[in-house]
Amino acid sequence: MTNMNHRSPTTVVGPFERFAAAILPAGVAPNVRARFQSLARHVVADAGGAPLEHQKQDQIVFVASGATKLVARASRGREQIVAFHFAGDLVSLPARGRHSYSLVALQRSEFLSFCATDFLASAQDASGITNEILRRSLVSLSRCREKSITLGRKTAQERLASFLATMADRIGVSQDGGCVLDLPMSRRDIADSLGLTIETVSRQFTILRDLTLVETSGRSTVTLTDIPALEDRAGHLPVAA
Amino acid sequence: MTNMNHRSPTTVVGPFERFAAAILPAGVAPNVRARFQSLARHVVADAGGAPLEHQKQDQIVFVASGATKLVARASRGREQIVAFHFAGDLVSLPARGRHSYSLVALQRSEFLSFCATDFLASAQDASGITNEILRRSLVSLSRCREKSITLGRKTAQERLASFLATMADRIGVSQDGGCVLDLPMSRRDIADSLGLTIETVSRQFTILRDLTLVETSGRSTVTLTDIPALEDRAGHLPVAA
DNA sequence: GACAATCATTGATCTGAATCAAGGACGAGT
DNA sequence: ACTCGTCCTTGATTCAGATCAATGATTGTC
Repeated sequence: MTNMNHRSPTTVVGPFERFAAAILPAGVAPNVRARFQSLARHVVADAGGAPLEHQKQDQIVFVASGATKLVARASRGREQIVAFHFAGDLVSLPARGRHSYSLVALQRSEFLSFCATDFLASAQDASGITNEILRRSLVSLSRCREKSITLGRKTAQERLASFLATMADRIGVSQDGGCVLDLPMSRRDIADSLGLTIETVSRQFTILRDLTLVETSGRSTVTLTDIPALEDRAGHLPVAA
Repeated sequence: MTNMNHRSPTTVVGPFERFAAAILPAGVAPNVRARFQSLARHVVADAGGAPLEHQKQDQIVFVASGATKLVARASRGREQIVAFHFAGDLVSLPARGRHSYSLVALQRSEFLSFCATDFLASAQDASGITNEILRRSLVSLSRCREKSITLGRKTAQERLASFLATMADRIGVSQDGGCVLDLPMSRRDIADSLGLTIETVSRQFTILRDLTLVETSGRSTVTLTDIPALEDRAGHLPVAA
């Protein structure tokens, strides 16, 4: 259960330490910290691994490292990616209801999984933690609403432009005027997230490339050369008030 | 600001009392209760009224009575209804970002609106309130994810079936084997919620009627005669484990 | 450094829902 | 009960993106 002796140089700081730094308030009581540590289930998954299927109970999952997709399955094998999450994010993984959810690693990732009920009970008397979870949940809700708008009312091109603009915010690296993205997800993942097919995603990439709004190199590197123009194509509202 | 002297018999209990009963823990300190009361902005709107446009700050809105749609606007005047909310629900109304949101009454409704920052600050030291808000936010997130699946991967017929099944859960009244819905929203609202056009929604209603899964009478009353069959058409997973 | 396997791109065709265009039904107000 | 305005339904046509079908690029492996 303890996670101190990893071989990878990226894990000199243990997952729980990263969790504590991100979520627990600075001066949290040692016994509270210990309680969370005892509740945490440490899970490691390689790319494509689905370590966290829908459980019987709601889970709260901290992404200590890596990147993941939250996948929902409807009938007839259709998949919809509901959200992407990256290192430092907290994911609410619901128990199976009308659809079935699983958290799938896009690359080698480490997770800390908590039973939601236990987690919230422990958070209750540790002032500030519930607030932080709520704050993050509202961010997730906000992102999910943006996704609903995208899926409900946007064209294929607007969807891809939205996706790239959003990813630029979340994992983009500024580089001489542009923004470089190293996307951990495949075209299929992008398609499953945008409610499109891989072919359509590919065609829209071609169009954006022809418009010189993006450049691609290899499968995963995308450079956004003109983010304002991209936002415009995304059907977003102009920044002005 | 006070709301004790209403003429309507449905408002003998004031909106704040309903808010307190729904959200505040039973034994909440009087000064905390008073603090929330002073933060609350009481708003009444008739059908179609949009009393709560996106503000400069995030709002938390309690629906004391009535029914509402949370509408997002993208460019070119397209509208997507992000969620419906009914009496007793709590809605998070984000400040304008990439899209602009407003809460629109579907029928005469009463709201209590709070600035999110103030609200959460006041909730922080009143144990239990933040937890309740979080619990409700996670329900909203879960609903929004279900909507994403619907919008991303379902056919028109599955969307309408999903919508009706969901509404049955939320506002349906059981009646000799079936379930009666008195829908406060128009076909246009349903279309804007499902990412379809009114014509398509109407055609799908006709198909479900022909299959004798639903009956309609007037514009707003819908009777669901076979919910399991409807769930099946909705592309939902079978209930079995 | 060639190979294989997967992933991405491009093209041709098809289709579900949008759009365009009338009618018909409900319900509020007189 | 009648009327008007709005909302809903139905039909004909169009179109964006899905599907079907190949070809080309990338990356991990031996």
